[in-house]
Amino acid sequence: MSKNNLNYSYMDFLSKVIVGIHEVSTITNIPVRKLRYWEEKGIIQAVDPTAKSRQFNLANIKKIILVQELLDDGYSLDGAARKVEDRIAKLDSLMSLIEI
DNA sequence: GTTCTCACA
DNA sequence: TGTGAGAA
Repeated sequence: MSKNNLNYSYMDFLSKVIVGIHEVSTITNIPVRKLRYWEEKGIIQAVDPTAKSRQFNLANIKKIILVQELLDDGYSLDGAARKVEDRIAKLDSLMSLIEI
């Protein structure tokens, strides 16, 4: 097992803290309508797609904030999404290697 | 309150 | 790429 307790808790935290779409919109300053559009495009995933209203976890909120910054810098939506996926994958990979 | 869908820029 | 609006 390469993950230590601290890193497991961090990933656990990111995936288990769930927030309603309206609160996500308020926090990120991104319209609900746009969040639903991104979900439709597969950039972000609702916790339970079959639920009556959408909820997102903190990992998704990180994505949302990063994607929006890249869009502001002129990236296409797909380009921004790829870059964010890449960064998160690399960071998570590094986190799993760190020994405290 | 939220979602869907269609139209539109 | 993102929004408006009506219906549900």
